[in-house]
Amino acid sequence: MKSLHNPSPSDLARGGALERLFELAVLLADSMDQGLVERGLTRARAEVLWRLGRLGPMTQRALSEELRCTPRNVTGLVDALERIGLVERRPHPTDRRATLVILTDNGVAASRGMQAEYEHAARDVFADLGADELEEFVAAIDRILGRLRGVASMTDRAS
Amino acid sequence: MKSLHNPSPSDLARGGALERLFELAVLLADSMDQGLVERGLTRARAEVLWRLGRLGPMTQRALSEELRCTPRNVTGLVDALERIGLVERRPHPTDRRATLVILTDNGVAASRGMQAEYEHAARDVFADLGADELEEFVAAIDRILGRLRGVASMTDRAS
DNA sequence: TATTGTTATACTCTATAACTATA
DNA sequence: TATAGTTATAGAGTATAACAATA
Repeated sequence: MKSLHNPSPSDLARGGALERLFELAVLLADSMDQGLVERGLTRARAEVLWRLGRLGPMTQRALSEELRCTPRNVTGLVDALERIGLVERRPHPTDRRATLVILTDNGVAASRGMQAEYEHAARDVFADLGADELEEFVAAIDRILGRLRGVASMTDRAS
Repeated sequence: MKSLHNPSPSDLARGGALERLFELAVLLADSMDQGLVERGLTRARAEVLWRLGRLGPMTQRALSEELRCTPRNVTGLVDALERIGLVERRPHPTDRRATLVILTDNGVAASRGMQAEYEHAARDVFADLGADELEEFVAAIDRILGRLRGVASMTDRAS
């Protein structure tokens, strides 16, 4: 029920900080999911709309790289979004093997709605922080990100 | 491809901050998952071990409340952990309907290993932040958490 | 009657492998 | 030969509903 070694005060502070970071991640994810459910979307499907809205029409191959999932997985996600009328499949103009995925009018609307919600959420989440605090917060995150990306690139060379 | 309204500089800063927060969440989750896969665990199953290690033996009912999932879901997770020998089911001493889930010796070892990894990760993630920076970082997160918890409790009353 | 955990069923996300059509 | 996307199959997580044993 208790670690054998004696954690230093700074270890404790870091443990508490990591715990908070996880709780924050959970709360953010929950609040995002809630918005998605109301639109009849799942996280994975919303990701597809998000990329298409930001990057424009793409082949499924490109989507699978964007989403870091298998082509088979993309097939299923596009199937689902096509069924509810948010995307369409179009033949690729020059490569007859490939399929272009594009947003329908409804898909564009959904994508814009998500963008607006995102901006609203950003205002909301950081509403209690002043400009200085926000700046310091971002600086701290950037340092953490730099370190984590470094660690990832050392171990992820199995990709 | 571009929002219609003109976001203010602070909106931009907040959007960037939120984006970083998501990236951080993804990197943290990935790095945690990596450790789990090496132990033959999934996130959901590791959650079970984590709670049992922290809170001690529990009924499946209690687990389902801890994990915020259905009792049926707990059945599956406990089945899987029992199959690989990390937990055991024991009759509840006084309530013959209930089942106590306890860690086996291997389960205790796995749980301790996760705890150690967690502490190591915490040291690692915040290694580049000084004590002051860490303190400010935690203060900022706490304010965000306070706000998010408030929002959640306003809308989550459907639970 | 209410509660605990199960069986039955279903949906989503994800993956690998084999295959077709095309490059 | 290599690539794009599909079918086939499988496993994990999650959910609801119906049910048995017990409280």
